Amino acid sequence: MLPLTSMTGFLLQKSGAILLAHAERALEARGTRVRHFYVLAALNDTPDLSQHDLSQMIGIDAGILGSLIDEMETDGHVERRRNPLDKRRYVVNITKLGRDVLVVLLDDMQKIEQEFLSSLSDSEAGNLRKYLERALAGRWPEVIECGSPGEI
Amino acid sequence: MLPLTSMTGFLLQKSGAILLAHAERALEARGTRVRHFYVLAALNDTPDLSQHDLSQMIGIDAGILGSLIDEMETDGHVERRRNPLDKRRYVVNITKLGRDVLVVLLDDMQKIEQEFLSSLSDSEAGNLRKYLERALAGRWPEVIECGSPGEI
DNA sequence: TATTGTTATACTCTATAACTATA
DNA sequence: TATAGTTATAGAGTATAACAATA
Repeated sequence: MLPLTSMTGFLLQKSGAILLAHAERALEARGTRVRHFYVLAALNDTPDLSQHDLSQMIGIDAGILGSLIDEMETDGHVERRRNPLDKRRYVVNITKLGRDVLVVLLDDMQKIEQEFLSSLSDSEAGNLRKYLERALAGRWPEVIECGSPGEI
Repeated sequence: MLPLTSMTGFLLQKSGAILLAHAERALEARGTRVRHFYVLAALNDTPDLSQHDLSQMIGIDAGILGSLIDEMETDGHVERRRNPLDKRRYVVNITKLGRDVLVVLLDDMQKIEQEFLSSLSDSEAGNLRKYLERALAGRWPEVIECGSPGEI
């Protein structure tokens, strides 16, 4: 029997947990957490997200995301207004200041990632990314209904 | 900039979390959790572990592991006695019944893993495992001092 | 003085459900 | 009736520190 420490599932889970712990430790020095980075990066990729779609995209509970966005709005990193086409929804966007912060956090995150993968060649790291993308396809991120009434 | 959902770190963290969630859901039907599987698998690979070394090997807090081992000893899946060479330490081992349980849980876990990786070929899944092993080398599991007084 | 293991406590996190407003 | 978002709360999970026994 393959030892536990060679089972792909165990390796995947521990890799993810260790990488996250490294990232949290690095971002702690900036007074932020990985979830702030996820929000900024998602909003930078996809404008005009509702909180609901954002919470599904990055996998954070809608309740937690609510207070997170409150905080980030106070800091001026994101802005939100009501969606005129569906007044239940917000339209959340990253601000100029948020983009500046994102540049710094992205640099931190990429350094952490590169350090973690430093024993792999560039092509191997590329393969790893492709494998994970394929394994996750259809499972993540949860489908955002782009034709939903939330679209502006 | 690479979208968040294509960053290897994000993919790794989400893959690990999703796979763990799948596994927890599958094992829930048997009244166990992934941590029980980890303990049984580690003890099956490595006899005569102390609780301290075991907690480092599978990455569970020593306090949590204590009550976990209590429970598993009551169920007859593990047994422990004091290490005669260092009476502070336990010597924990898997029992015959524990091995029977492990066979069942391992089958569950492998099915979950195969399903999760079903979009990869066998050689790709093998590559993925090798990449993760290399990325984790030296980071996990934490070194067990095999020459320590805990050895029998 | 340091380490193993146990226990208790406090803190964090998450999940749930209730609620308002809107569709 | 269903959905977006907010809020409060309970439960689970985790980390910490104190302690006893042993080295």
